[in-house]
Amino acid sequence: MVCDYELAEIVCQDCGIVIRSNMMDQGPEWRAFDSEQRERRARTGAPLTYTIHDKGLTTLIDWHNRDISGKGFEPGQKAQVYRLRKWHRRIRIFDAQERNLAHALSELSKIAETLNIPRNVLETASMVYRKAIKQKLIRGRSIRGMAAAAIYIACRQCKFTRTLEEVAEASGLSKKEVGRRYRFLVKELNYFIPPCTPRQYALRLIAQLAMEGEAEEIAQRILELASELRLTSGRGPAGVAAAATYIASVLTGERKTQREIAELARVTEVTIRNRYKSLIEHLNFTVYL
DNA sequence: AAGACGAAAGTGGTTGA
DNA sequence: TCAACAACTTTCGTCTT
Repeated sequence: MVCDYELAEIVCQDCGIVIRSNMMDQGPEWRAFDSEQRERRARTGAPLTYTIHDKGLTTLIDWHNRDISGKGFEPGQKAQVYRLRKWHRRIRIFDAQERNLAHALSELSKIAETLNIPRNVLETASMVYRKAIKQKLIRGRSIRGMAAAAIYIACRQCKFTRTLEEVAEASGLSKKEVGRRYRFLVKELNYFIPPCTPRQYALRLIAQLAMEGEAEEIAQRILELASELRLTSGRGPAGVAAAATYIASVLTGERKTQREIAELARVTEVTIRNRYKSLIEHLNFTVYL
């Protein structure tokens, strides 16, 4: 029995049967490497009451250099009020960022929950978001959009297969919007995101279809050969993976319909057909029989 | 009757002038 | 900014199991 953290599944290594899927990572929630991190994490834990910030009781130190009776300040007081104002301003910015972060963390965990994303990926997403806040990339953009993008980045970095479409759906945003935010963040934060491989998609598909271990092997082999023959470049990885999975299902005898696979892979049957046509054209399947 | 096939037109995003 | 373009989708009629 093996625990696959990428797919969040427990799989029997002999027969490939999925014993438990969509499980949660039960590892420690937060890790803190120094006191500063511990402090920050402690403050951001637990149920977030981001809707209650200051309840409208914000204090303002206005810019008139006058006291309550309208008289001007003594020189010493003037300097003091200036300092007060300065610090007040700083604290307010800090507040705003904290509030944004709190809101964002709640969005992040909401999205993560509907996508069954394990803790470590969620943690990565939070780190991405913090970085974005620090670099002032959030201001003027929607928190939810940026949160969705952070989630997607984290998924890609952790090799946890979730499509852009799924992330968009879970966040209630359009694919286009999440994609735009995603590209923006990747560019601004100088991330390198390795492209998604058909292999990752295929692994997930086979797990979702609860197929035998043999099918997984065959699909992997097909994709290996396909990439050697350059049949994968320029093609959508999901389509290639779906085709390989379909072929594997036919070869192992536990046949799945194109529609079934197409639905899970989020491509059409036609795409599966087109891909697998070019696959069987170039590959010699006697190897497996 | 369901699944598979494939032609043809349509779609949305990228690229390059 | 616009048109060409490639990958993919939609639609639909036909063939196969």
